[in-house]
Amino acid sequence: MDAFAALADPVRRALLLTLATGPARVVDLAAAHPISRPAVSKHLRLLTEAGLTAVEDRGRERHYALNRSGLAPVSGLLHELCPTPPFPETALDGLDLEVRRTVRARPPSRPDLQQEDTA
Amino acid sequence: MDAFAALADPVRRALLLTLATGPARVVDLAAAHPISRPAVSKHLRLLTEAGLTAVEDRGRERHYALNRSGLAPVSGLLHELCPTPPFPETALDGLDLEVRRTVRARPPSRPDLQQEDTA
DNA sequence: CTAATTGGTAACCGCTCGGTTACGGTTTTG
DNA sequence: CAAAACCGTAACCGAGCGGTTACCAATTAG
Repeated sequence: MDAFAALADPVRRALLLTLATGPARVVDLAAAHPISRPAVSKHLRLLTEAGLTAVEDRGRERHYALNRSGLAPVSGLLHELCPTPPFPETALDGLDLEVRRTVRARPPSRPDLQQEDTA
Repeated sequence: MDAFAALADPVRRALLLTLATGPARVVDLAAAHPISRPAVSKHLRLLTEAGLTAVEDRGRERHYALNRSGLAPVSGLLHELCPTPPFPETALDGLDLEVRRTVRARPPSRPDLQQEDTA
């Protein structure tokens, strides 16, 4: 199964979004989603076959992790279908870029990421 | 059917790539792909329902066109799964960019696109 | 008017998908 | 060693997909 077919299922997309926050075990993924453990196992097999996840065996546990490089075909299709976004990827050829840092109040550094360590 | 499920089928992806070069009729699309005309018609119905194509009736002909805005959910998922590419979209904040054009041999303008007019 | 072109729909069929339950295998725990 | 935890696989099933052929409506061409 390719990456496109793998992304067609909403459960698999949800699994990938969960894995985007870090690796997880099958049991944890099954607890976080409304399907049985064998169903999760089958989805993970397909996702791995599609190159979207990677596995690491740790004793009796099995850790699945998101493999972002598997999304390349999807990104590729998007670029084929939208060939003229802001710049065509080579718009900076023939330019010399000179970058100077300016001191400025930094926007508060994205506090909306991870760190729920208060729990 | 949503955009993800619509993109899961390779025939539909091929149809979209064809439509990326401009609108087309059902007959033309069926001639350009190895399936029957009713099959193309059904695919186009799904693609339109998914928001990936748009229709325009012109007498007895029906012109289908690519609707790039329907790809937004796909692009959105990619950004959710890859939250930190080269730059996080705000990496240029607080910088001053100074751009100077330099004269340089331009790479030969991508001759590997279309134009098979020799046939 | 008649014929041809264009395109949607209905009916049907084979196959795969996504889910479940049941079972076995391996590794850790007590 | 025995029990529990973790995980994969097999068998099964209902539903939907993707394809075909056959048919009909609408519009254009002669």
